[in-house]
Amino acid sequence: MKMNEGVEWALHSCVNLSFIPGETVTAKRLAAFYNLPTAYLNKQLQALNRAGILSSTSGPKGGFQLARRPDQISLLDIVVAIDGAEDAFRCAGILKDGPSGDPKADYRKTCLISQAMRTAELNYRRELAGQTIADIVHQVQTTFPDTPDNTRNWFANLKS
Amino acid sequence: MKMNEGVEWALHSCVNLSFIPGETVTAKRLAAFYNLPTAYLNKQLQALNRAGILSSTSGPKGGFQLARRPDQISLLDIVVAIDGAEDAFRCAGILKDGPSGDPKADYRKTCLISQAMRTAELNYRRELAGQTIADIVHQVQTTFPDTPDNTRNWFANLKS
DNA sequence: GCGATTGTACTCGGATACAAGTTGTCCGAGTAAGTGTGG
DNA sequence: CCACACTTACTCGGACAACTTGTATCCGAGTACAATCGC
Repeated sequence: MKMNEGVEWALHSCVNLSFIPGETVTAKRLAAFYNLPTAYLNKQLQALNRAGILSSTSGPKGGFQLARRPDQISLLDIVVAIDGAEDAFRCAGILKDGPSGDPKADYRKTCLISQAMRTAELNYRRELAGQTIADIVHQVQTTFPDTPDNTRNWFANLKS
Repeated sequence: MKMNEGVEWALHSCVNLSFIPGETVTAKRLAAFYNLPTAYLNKQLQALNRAGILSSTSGPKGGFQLARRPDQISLLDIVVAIDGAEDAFRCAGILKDGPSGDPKADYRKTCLISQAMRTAELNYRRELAGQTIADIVHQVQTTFPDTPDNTRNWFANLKS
């Protein structure tokens, strides 16, 4: 069970974008910030765009920016946008093929093992849904007060 | 983010084995119960054996059986045995490659995003660690009282 | 001099290769029972 | 009749392919700016 690597990139990029509200930043610069492969990060940003988390504009002076307020973007939103909405534990319903299996039954609900795994995973998602990008930004501001200005300056200086 | 399919098989097989305490059951029969590919299920059972959850004996009259009491086997034990102990969200520490990155710092602890993802995942695992095979068996007995006897009979009849 | 137009450089976007991990399969090592043989 | 050794059949165990999925890359569609040409 491993999560797409792009999730981490997307999370960090969204936090960075929230430091520069209103401005559009190209995938190239976002990638340069962490020395990431530009084209691949671009792909993740496209996914965020499709999910309505970012808005993109083409051409010169184009780039990405947050499509909503940071407090309206949960960590789960980003995870789902990049990694998909499917559950990690996919109950294949093997009970169906068992000796007393009923093909019509929905074993995702009756199978007790499936239930246990599902509720655990649901809590996981609930916790991720409860935290927003704004929360992370707030924590960063209190823990590392210099970081917001530093990143702002970095992106501003690279503009040349 | 998807979990190995074998986890489901392993969970169900452990529950089935707990219905037949003291007896050894071959991978072939465990697989036949759900119409699963025998060799592949065998592979999963090997992993459970290495993890100390099952004990295996070779040769005729050989097979697998639970190595511990069902109340000493948590769902997390099985998940870890099959799917590995690595976290789903592996913080690659991309902050290291950032403009003010410190190669010596352990960003798995300082990075706030990593912390948020990690705590959510930790709760997930804690919940899985809190439930044991015995709990599942107990729930099955109260919800589907016939199931234990049915499966016992099935394995007994196939013995011929 | 001013405006429309064309050209250009830069961006995202999706289609396309490459690598890795999961899924599935096969044959060999080891073991316990059954069988035949000699005492 | 009993004990021993051998054969045999059956099991796990790890090594070996096939395939799906994640990773990485490239080139085309579209856009805004800038330079150029005409009036």
